[in-house]
Amino acid sequence: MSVISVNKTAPANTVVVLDFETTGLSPNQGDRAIEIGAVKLENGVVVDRFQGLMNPGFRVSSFIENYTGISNRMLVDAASCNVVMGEFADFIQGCNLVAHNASFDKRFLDGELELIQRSYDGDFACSLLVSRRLTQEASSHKLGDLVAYHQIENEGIFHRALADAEVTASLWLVQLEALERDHGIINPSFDLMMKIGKTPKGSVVNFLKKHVQ
DNA sequence: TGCCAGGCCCTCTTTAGGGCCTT
Repeated sequence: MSVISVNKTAPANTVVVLDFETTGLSPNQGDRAIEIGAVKLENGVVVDRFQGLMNPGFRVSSFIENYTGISNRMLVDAASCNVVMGEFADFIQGCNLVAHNASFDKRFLDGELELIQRSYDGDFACSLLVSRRLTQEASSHKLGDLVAYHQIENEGIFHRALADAEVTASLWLVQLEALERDHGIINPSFDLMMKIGKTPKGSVVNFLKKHVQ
């Protein structure tokens, strides 16, 4: 296991940007997490990271090996999902959460934590939903395409949990900056970002005008 | 045997269908 960090108590304004690599698309169909990566942001600054491979208890498909670069050999000696997710549950306590297409990561987070009878107390926001509203001119809202669109610095690694969490965190900060620069909303709150993600695309401009300070 | 994710969003919609996005 290569868990980088398990941090202390987080301030209330701390956000954890996370990404799962998994054996497939649906925990309801028996899929499990095989890697979790996360970046902890405090006032827009990375203050901590978490990364861990985890053994799902069965062999992953060749598609997943090729897609993620995570091989069955790499997972043989990894800690179990229960151990890694227990430490990750400690890592996210007191934090709000962000992911790209959060409904996917939330399903796996909820599923894995339920198996070890753990929970979390933050809300979950989605950088994909925010992107569809703030960057409507973008032809694609895939994470890799948005990294290119916004010219976000990256190391050319995709479909690994920590690398994807890092660029998602950068995307999140780009979106916060865009609200300040383009819409005059100073220091946008996490709650506002969640509301933007739920606002109908056609009315998001009027919604933002109401929040100009 | 046949099926096989699920939420969001758009449109030729709402008693539906299909594309996008995540692995």
